[in-house]
This record gives sequence, structure tokens and C-alpha cells, in this order.
Amino acid sequence: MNEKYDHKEIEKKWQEKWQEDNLYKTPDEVAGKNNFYALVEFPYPSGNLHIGHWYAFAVPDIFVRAKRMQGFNVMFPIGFDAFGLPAENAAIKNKVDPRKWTYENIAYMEKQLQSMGNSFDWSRKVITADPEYYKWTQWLFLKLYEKGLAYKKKASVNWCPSCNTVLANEQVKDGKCERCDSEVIQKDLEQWFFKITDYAERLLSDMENLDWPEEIKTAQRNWIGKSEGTSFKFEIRNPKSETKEEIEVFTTRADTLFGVTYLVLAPEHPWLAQEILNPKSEIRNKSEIQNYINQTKNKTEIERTDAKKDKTGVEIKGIKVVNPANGEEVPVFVADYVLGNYGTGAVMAVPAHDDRDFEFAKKYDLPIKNVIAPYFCDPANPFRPNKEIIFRKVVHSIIINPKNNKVLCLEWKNFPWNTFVIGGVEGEETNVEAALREIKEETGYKNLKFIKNLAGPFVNEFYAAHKDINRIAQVDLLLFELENEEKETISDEEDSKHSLVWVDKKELKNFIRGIDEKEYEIEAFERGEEVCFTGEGVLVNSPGFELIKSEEAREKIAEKFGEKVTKYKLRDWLLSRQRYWGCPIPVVYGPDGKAHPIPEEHLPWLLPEDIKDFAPKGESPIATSKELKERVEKIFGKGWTPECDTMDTFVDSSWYFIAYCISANLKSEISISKQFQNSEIQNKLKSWMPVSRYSGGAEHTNMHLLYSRFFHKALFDLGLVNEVEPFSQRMNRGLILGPDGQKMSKSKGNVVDPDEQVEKVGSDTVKMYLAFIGPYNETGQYPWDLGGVVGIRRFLERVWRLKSEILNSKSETNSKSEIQNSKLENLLHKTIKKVTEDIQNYKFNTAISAMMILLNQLESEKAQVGKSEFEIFLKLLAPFAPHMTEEIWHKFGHTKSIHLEEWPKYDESKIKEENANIVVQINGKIRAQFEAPVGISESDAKEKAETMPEVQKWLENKEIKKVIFVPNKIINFVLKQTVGIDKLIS
RNA sequence: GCCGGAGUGGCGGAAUGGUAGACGCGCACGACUCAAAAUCGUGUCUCGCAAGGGGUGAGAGUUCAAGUCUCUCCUCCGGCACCA
Repeated sequence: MNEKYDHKEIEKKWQEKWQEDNLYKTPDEVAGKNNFYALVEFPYPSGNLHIGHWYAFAVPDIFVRAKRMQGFNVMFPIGFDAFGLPAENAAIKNKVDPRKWTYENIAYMEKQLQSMGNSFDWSRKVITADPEYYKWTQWLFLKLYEKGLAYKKKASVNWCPSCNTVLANEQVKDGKCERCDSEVIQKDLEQWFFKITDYAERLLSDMENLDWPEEIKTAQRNWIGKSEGTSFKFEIRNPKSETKEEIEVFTTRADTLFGVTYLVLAPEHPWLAQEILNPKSEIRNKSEIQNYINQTKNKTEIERTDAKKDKTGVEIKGIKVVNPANGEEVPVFVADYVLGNYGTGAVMAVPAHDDRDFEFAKKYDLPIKNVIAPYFCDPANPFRPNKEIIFRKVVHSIIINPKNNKVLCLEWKNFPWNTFVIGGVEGEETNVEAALREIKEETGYKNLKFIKNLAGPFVNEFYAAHKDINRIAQVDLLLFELENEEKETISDEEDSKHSLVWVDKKELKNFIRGIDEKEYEIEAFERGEEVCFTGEGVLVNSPGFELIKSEEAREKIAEKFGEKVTKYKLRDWLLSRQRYWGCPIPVVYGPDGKAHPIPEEHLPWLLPEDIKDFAPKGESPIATSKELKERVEKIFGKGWTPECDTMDTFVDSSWYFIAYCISANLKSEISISKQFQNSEIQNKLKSWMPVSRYSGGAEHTNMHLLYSRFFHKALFDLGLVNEVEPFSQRMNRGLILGPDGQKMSKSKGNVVDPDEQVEKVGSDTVKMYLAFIGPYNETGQYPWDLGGVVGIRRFLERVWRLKSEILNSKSETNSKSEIQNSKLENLLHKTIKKVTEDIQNYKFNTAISAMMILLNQLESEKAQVGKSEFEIFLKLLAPFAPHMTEEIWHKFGHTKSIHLEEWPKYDESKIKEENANIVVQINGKIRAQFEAPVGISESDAKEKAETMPEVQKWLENKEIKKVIFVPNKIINFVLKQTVGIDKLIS
């Protein structure tokens, strides 16, 4: 008799039973079991579970269940990241209390989550908007404040005019608000910050030992943006001032110091602000500068930071600064291409070797001084020791005949090279003079027009065999045009050396040979203009450092004229938000305006509830609360005022994984300080932290992970936690797209509703389909494919049917547990191994495929399948289809849950095959194959292969050059090629 | 521009340097059926009647053997981006 696989009934039944039995409640310690902390990012209570939530929670549940069966005490908690903007926006739009909106959503989503049948430990649930939770957030804030890690300062901040609030740098995308897409502007405000920059180095170095995907580590490294460089001080030449003033610049290219032709200050540079106010200042164009600064302030972030826009700036007239390397005076500019909040807010401009400076210098016609020369060194002719080193300045001339666009080149008679016209610079000659002289001597042409410098200088080092010397040549590449073909006769000596060849422009690449730098030169010629060389090379025009390589010169110049320093792109974490629905910053202001922490006994410092209008008007709606004002005055006295800003929700989520470990303590009446003093909390944290495996979305690669790591390190320094890093393993998951391959969105109408799918095919199918769609530990994008869902459902139905058949037919032969078919047994053990390993590696797709293969085999040989074999299969399937397997398990007469069973073990000896399929290759091509006992020797395999007719026909009349034998896999005959070709032709 | 990641059938995707396309979807044919659905079976990279040949974004290279390793290039996705 075949009963229907009624997923609705089965799933409901077991969900209720599991809850009733508290099956997944996780004690802190279980004797004989190791703890495992499996964490998934907690959801924001948006009001509806979408398919992404399923992907985030249901799929890792497979891993969690398997881990439990494998004997671990696994904590798999869940909660809600409940503060944040959408609640407030809903409040403004629909005139509902954000609290009510949020908690109703939570209640609804909890029900939806239950339908997932996940093995969450609900008893550890946390909600960040609960006073019992944010009391702890506030306490932790105060701890950081005590340590000097939370501070307030006036800062130019990213302001979203639509959300009416401050945004962290991380929340600005392309100069626009991440949430509402409005253009972000800059605004000066007093704001709270966390000093995450103090931890930059540790955030970087502690990552080394973490078992995280390399791409996440790299992303964090980029975000932290460490760069090692040098700071130089440029003295301000201010004849009337008695005090010595300096401007400090930061550079990673100390080797270019001699190429500085001006200095640039960011509009925010503090010296500038101060100097403009200084009546004695030498600056002659103060109002022009002030205008420029004001303009910058009015720019949006997107206008300011668009690298493609034209660079603008204003010279600060009346002052110069002195290059510490050579005492040269250079002008100073203010320009907004220099950022105020990185480095020192001032840069030394080296237009010859920095693209941005180059662009600016071109626009404002500032001098460009080459100090780094590209460096070529012919590996075929390296310097020879003990030979004289001769340095020469050289010019290479490209002479073009405008009539036919051909280039004059030399073909050398006694040397294997073809060149442009080349020659050394003598005495006091200029490059052009030297070139013209050489051209006349070598070619006879005397009427040439100098067009321009194409490139240079660059440096070439080689051993010149014809002169038996080591030669260093510093080369400039010049362009000339032939005015007419008038010629002088050239000396016999010159004539005997080389012949003149006019080469077509396009042929230059093929004609010029024997010089390393030819590609560089031809490229420069084709480009037709000098460009900025930002690479490394050797120094020129840098007295005392001539011809030293960039890398070495950086060290030497830094040591002599500056100081080595390290800078980070990472900026302090701005946490103030001018919003209602967040954790109140637990601070009050005294009559003098100074900030005071709220003493612990007043925590939680509650969000006021007497707010009527949540629409922000430049300050937090909390500022309108009467209740809060009265509360402050009552506790602290007249004249005291509350802090009205709330915290960035990233603060709430920076410690929620700790909250899960100690969720019972959150409710305690005992003060937090006291709780931390007794060992209870420490012990719980020791049981669970660090998180064993954390899975989440790629969108949190930077901010959330970095903030949490910072928070954890700060708490570690405070002695509150025992670990430096919170997450020992992290895996990012991919994204589920709509059936059309597009991101799901209501406007596109391609949203897949998980509730609907669960209703139709059941939670087990939906979950398993999501696991089957692709590897879980890669950040791919997978379209939801209804056909694919059907495939999984079919698979489960087949399991269901097979169960019935086994139940019916095996009822009398229950005792039979030995598999009689060794092939089946072999497959069973292989599958156990494969599924076990794949689950561990989050490769659920191939684990499922292995189970499908096993099921196919079980079905085709069902007469031989005993109950116990089928039960092993069921256990493998249990984490994937928890409801259905539980149902079958009980139908098989068990009374305990399948999820409390032990994970099947495989026997390595049973995986071993008796026979191997040996592939016979001729020259790497497969020609035949045969079955042979495992371990067959090379000689036996060779003998066997050679007797096969389909092999013999290839070996006929051929000489075997070599035989490659891969045990149990391949025997490859390598034949003499020539014979093979003859055969092919005939 | 820089830094990551990835390019394999009609589709999602498999392949410790060793039989490319497992598994699933789709499709085709067949069985069952009055019929359909469901189910089951067979086939399904491509050219070729076959023997064979070609095939993992393109091109070179290493190797007895390359989807896999090396180099050059192209495309897509993600992140960062005037960071000196």
C-alpha cells in the first residue's frame, strides 16, 4: 500500500513535537561532547521572510544537524537585529509606533521561521531593541568611553538630506546614500566616534591566522588600507615671521622628492584655516582661497571625489615652501583633489611621476621635473665584474620625413642590431645640439627641425662587448622632422659602420632590434607625447642619489630628509545617528555643555516613548521628548540636557554573538559589572567563543565583520572577553536570483515567496533545493529554477516510495541486516564518506548528488536492500530533509528522534574496489579500456593492453618510445611520432 | 584605474594534472493508460553511415597527459577608487 507523502501534515507534526521536546535547546556544556558554535547573521525584522532568509538559515541547518549527529554540542541561535531606519520610515509613513511595527514583524517572522523546521535554539533568542539587550550595548559603550575609545568631536560628516541623518563613510555609495540614493552632502556636526583606527594594525595582523576565505581577508586589508611611506617637512618661507613653520606631507614615493615642483594642501588643512584668520599672514589672496574652500564645502561627495572631473585649485600667493632635499623654493596650492582626512592633508606634488599631479601641473602650467628614469637592463648582456663602468648621456633621435612618413634608421654592418640615430652628448652641449651634430655626422642630413622630447630620460645598463666596458647610458628620445633632403658627404669611417634605411612607421617594431628599450621608445613615438611615468626606475636629477634604484633610494632619502611613517585609509567609526529608533547613547550634558556618562544604575537608559512625530528635522526626533528632558533634570539636576542621538545599528550587531552565549544573563537583575566580576559569564564565553563557523552574506564582508572584530578586541583589552578574534571561521554565501536570472524585486515581479513554495512542496524540498543549487561556500548567483525544485521533490518522493516497499517486503526478513551485494555495500560506504566530507565543506550540492546516486542503486537493487542499509541512507539524509526522515524513522519503529542518532561511519576497507578500470591510451588518446584487479602491475597491464585488438591496430609497425603507467587508472603508450605521421599520410 | 573571483552542454552545475560534462532540470523516443497526468525505461556535447575527428572564453607554453599549471589577451561579476 502506498500512502501519500503529505509534507504539510508531516512537517507540522514534527515541528510541534521537536519544540515540545526541546530537542534543540543547547546546554553550555555536555559531558563527553565538544562545543561547536554555528552562527548565522541575524535577520532584520522587515516583516516578511524572503527566499534569501531561507538560503541564509535553512541551508546551514544541514551542517548544524550533521554536526550534532557527529557528536558535537552545537549551539545554533537566532535573534533579531531590530533597531534601524525602516521601522522609523514605516512609522512616519503609516503613523504607527516603530516599536509596535518592529515587534509585530518579529512575531510574524518567528512563525515563518518555525515553518523552516530549523534546529534553532530559540531559548537563546535576542532582540537588539529590547531594553534588556540595549542596556548591555550601552554598558559596553560606556566601557569603551572609559578607555578613551569613544569620543566626541566636531567633524565634517556625510549628511543625507533626505534621511536627515549622518551616514558612516561605509554607508555612502558613490556619493549617494546607501538607503535612499539621495546625494550626500558634507556638514559640520558634533558627533560620537569609536577609535577603530587605534586597532588598524591589529585588525590587519590578527587576520593572518583566521580560517577565512582569502577574498574576505583581502577585502578587509584593502579597507584598512595600510601604506608605508615617509613624511617630509617643508619649511614655510615667510620672511616676516620669526617663528619657523612647517607643512608636513606624506608620500609613499620618497624617491621622487627631488622632483617636487609644488605643494598641495587640502581645503580642510588646519594650517590654512588658521593662516586665513591670521592678520599678519603673508597670504595675498585670502579671499580667493576662502572662496575656494567654501566652494569645496558646498560640493557633494560625488562631485568632490569623482576622479574623472577636472582638477581645480588656487595658488596660495605670497608664500613658498622649501624642499628639504635641495633647498628649492616651490609654490603652494590649495586643491580639493587632496583629501583632508588622509595622511597629513597635504601632499608634495611630483607631476613627472604622479598622474594626478601631472594633470594638475598641465592645467596650471607648472614645471614638470623628471627624477625617475625607467631602467632597462639587458639580461643577455649583464654587467661584468671587474670591468670599467662608463656613464654617458645619450640622445636617440627619431627623424621623420613628413613627405612619406618614414623614419630614418641605421642598419649596422659589424653589429647585429638596427637602431635609430644615436649619439653621445659632449661637454656643455644641449641634447638637441648633440643630436643635430650626430645626425649630420652619421647621416649627412643637415636641415632638421626639432619637434619635441618624446621620452626621457631613461637608463640602460649593459656590457658593451665591442668596447669591453660596462656601459650606463642615460637616454633622451627626441623627435625631428626632416626639412629637406640636402646632405653633406659623410666620412668614410661613418659610412663603413652602417647604412641608412628609411623605415615605414608601421615597420619600426620589426626593424629596430638589439635594444631593450625599443618597445618603450616605439610606444612613446606612437603616442607622440610625453606622459607621466609612475613606475619604478633609477634616480636622475637627484644629486647624491643618481642612478640609485627607486626602492633603495626611498630608504636613503627617507632616512636623510624625512621620517618613515605608516598610514591607514581606515577612519574612525562614526556612530551617532540623528534618529529615534536606535540604542540611545548613554550620555548627558552638564550645564557647561560637557558630556558625562550615565552611571550604570540608570541603565538601561530608555528610549523615550512620548514622541509623536518621527520625521527627522535635522536633529533626532528624541529632542522633542518632554519625558527625557524631565528624566535628565530629575536625575542630574537643572541645566542638564540629554544626548538625543542614537547609535548606528552596527553597534548592536557588533556583540550579538556574545549575547547569545549569555542570553540568560541579559535578563538578570544583577548589575552588569557585578555579573562580569563573577566567573559565570567568563565560563559561558569560554564554552562558546570564538564562533566556530559564521556564515553570512558577502555584503557584510567589510563593515560588520570589521566592526565586530574591533569591538571584540576592545572588549578583550578591557578584560571582558577571552579571545582576540570573535570568528574563527567565516564563509560567505551566494545570492538567489529570480527565475529570470535577475535580482528579485517587487517591481520586476520575479519574487519567489518561500511561504508559497513551502505550502506547495514542503520545507524539506525547498531547503534541499537551495542546497542543491550550487556550492554554498562560494559567492555565486543562482537563479531559482522551478524545474530544479521538482527534481528534488521527485527525489524525496522516491525515498518515500522505497520506504514503503522496504517496509512491506522486509517485514518478515527484518533480521537480515547484512548486505549481500558487495557492490552496493561499497557504494554505501563511499556515499557516507562523500556526504560527510561535503557537508563539512559546505558542498551540499555534491552531497545531494551522491545520495541521489545511492538512491538510484538502492532502487534498482531493492530486493537486496535490508532495513538497516536503508536506515543508514536515512541518517545521511536526515540533516537535509529533517521532517520526512523523522517520519520514516518512526514508521520503522523507532521512538527516539533520528536527529539524536549517531552519524553513520564508513569503513575505509569497504570503499576499496576489487577491480579497476584501466584506460589504454596511445599518445594520450583513449583507445581502449579493460577491467583488471586493483593493484595490477605495470608489466601485466602492458601485456594485457597489447593483446587487445583495438590497441594492436594502433601499435602495428610502431616503435614504443615510452610507457606511462598510472596504477589502477591509465596505461599510456607513447609512440615515435614520425611513424605515426607516415601512417596518417598513407 | 586598482584589488579580488569567475568563464565548462539548452539550463544549475560535476571533475586529487590522468576516461570532460557526474547529479539534477529540460528535451526526444518508448512502456503503462481509452486518454492524460504521475511513474518507469532508453537516449541526449558536437561533426561523421562508420572508422575516427573536434570540443571546457581566445592564443601561446610546460607535460606522455591540461578544464586544472605558466604567460598574454578578452568578457562577466563583486569590492575599492583623486588614499599621495
